[in-house]
Parts: sequence; structure tokens; C-alpha cells
Amino acid sequence: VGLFHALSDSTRLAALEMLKGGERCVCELQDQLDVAQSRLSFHLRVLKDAGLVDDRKEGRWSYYSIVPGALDEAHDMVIAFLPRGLDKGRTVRIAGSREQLRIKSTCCG
Amino acid sequence: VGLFHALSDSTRLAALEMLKGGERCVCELQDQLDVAQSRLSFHLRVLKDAGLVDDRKEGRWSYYSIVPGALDEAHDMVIAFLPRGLDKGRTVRIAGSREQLRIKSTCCG
DNA sequence: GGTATTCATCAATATTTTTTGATTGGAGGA
DNA sequence: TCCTCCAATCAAAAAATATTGATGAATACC
Repeated sequence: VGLFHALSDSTRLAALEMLKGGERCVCELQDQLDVAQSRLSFHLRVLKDAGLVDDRKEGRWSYYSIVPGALDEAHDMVIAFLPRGLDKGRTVRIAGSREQLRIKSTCCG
Repeated sequence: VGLFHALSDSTRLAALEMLKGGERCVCELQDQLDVAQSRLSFHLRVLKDAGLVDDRKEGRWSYYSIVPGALDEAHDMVIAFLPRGLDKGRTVRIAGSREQLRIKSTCCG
């Protein structure tokens, strides 16, 4: 949930998009994304709390980069959500037909 | 963004989890997820608006199921966010060393 | 020292999202 | 027809999130 939430904002996605190319300084992200400094800092923190990015300070600058493998979990979940065929014991669509055969006549107990 | 937002809620993920096994009736989701009817209806609508699920009415019942391929886009994005190596023209970590060679001495213009 | 730059954090506000309870509509059964 | 059940929708309240502007810490340069 946290992972997907971190990905559910356009500013954050744009930042990740930039970070795809490698490490970036905050000020560079700020320039390209055209957001207020405080706002960017907030969004970078959300990404960091979600474990998606990491930062490194060097002198006055902070550099952010994508944590390798951080999206593996999200990836696995997305893969898992591909439907795997029908449930038995509910309704069954007869192959080649438009009819429905009701197996149980009530839905819930 | 919309896709990820739809995935960023535990009730919605739990519903999708159930739908992985195939089509489900709303009342069945409601039973298992233990949520108020109106709340479930709201979350199913979010999933539907995101194009993740589809519904089908049959008599008094509504059945929801995962839209095949709806998560392909999310999948592609997640894949795309795997970091692809370093940016040239910024800093470069010398292999096997802990030193940083600064290529440019300022970060932003 | 003094000043400028970079960036995180805070408090206040604004906005969005979620939950709740009530209502409504459609389908079916008696 | 009347009543019940399933589920969507609405309006209002509540909760969570995001944005803004200000402040402060750290660093670098003069």
C-alpha cells in the first residue's frame, strides 16, 4: 500500500522519471520539475520513507537516487494481480454460449 | 498516477486480492472484507474508474472481476523505473575506490 | 566575521479523500 | 401489489494529505 501510495503522485513520478537516469541533486530536480523547494522536499521525503529513493549529502548538495530493487515488491504484486482463471462453485459461462449456468441459487448465505 | 492511486488503499488491494481468483459478487466481497456496504461500493467504484475492474449485473447481484491487461501499464512503469546506470556529466564513483571525482563544480546553474 | 546557497522542517492553511448514514432504484418473491 | 434484498448514490462529517511561507541548520565563499 505504502509503495503504491508513493507512486500515486505526478510530482513524485516525475522525480523518479528523472532519477531513472541516475543520481540527481535536489536543486536540479527543482529546476526541471518547476516546484517550490519545500514541496519537492516533502515529496522526496515521501519517496524516501517508502524506500524508493536514497539520499546522499555532499557539501551543500543532496543527491537522490533510486534504491535498486525497491520496486521489486510492487512488481511482484502487479504480476500477481493478473487474473488466474475462474472461480469454481459460482457461475460458469458455458463455452461458446451466451448462457449462464447458475450453480448456487443464492449469492451470500 | 490514477492507476497507482487506485492501488494505494488496503481495502482496494484486498478486493483485488479476492478478485484474483475470479469474479465475485459484491455481497461476497462485503462479507469477507468486513466493510460497510457503502464503503465497499465506493472503493469498487474507484477501482472501476481506474479501469482495473469491471462489473456485470445479474438479477439482484453485481459481479466484479479484474479487467485482463489493466495492470500492464503499471507493470511497464514499474519495470521502467529500474535504474539504468549513472548519469554522465555529474559525479562518477571510481570503480573499487571510495573517492568521488567531481566533473562539474557547481550543481545548478 | 559576514553573506549567500542548499535544503529540511515546522505550523497554518487548503485541498482531497474517505467514511458514515440515509435514501433510492431495480429485481424478485409472496 | 407489497415487501425484502442487493447495491449505487448522495450529502455531510471526518480524516488524511498536500501546499505554502517562514525559519533554521549546515556548508561554502569572500
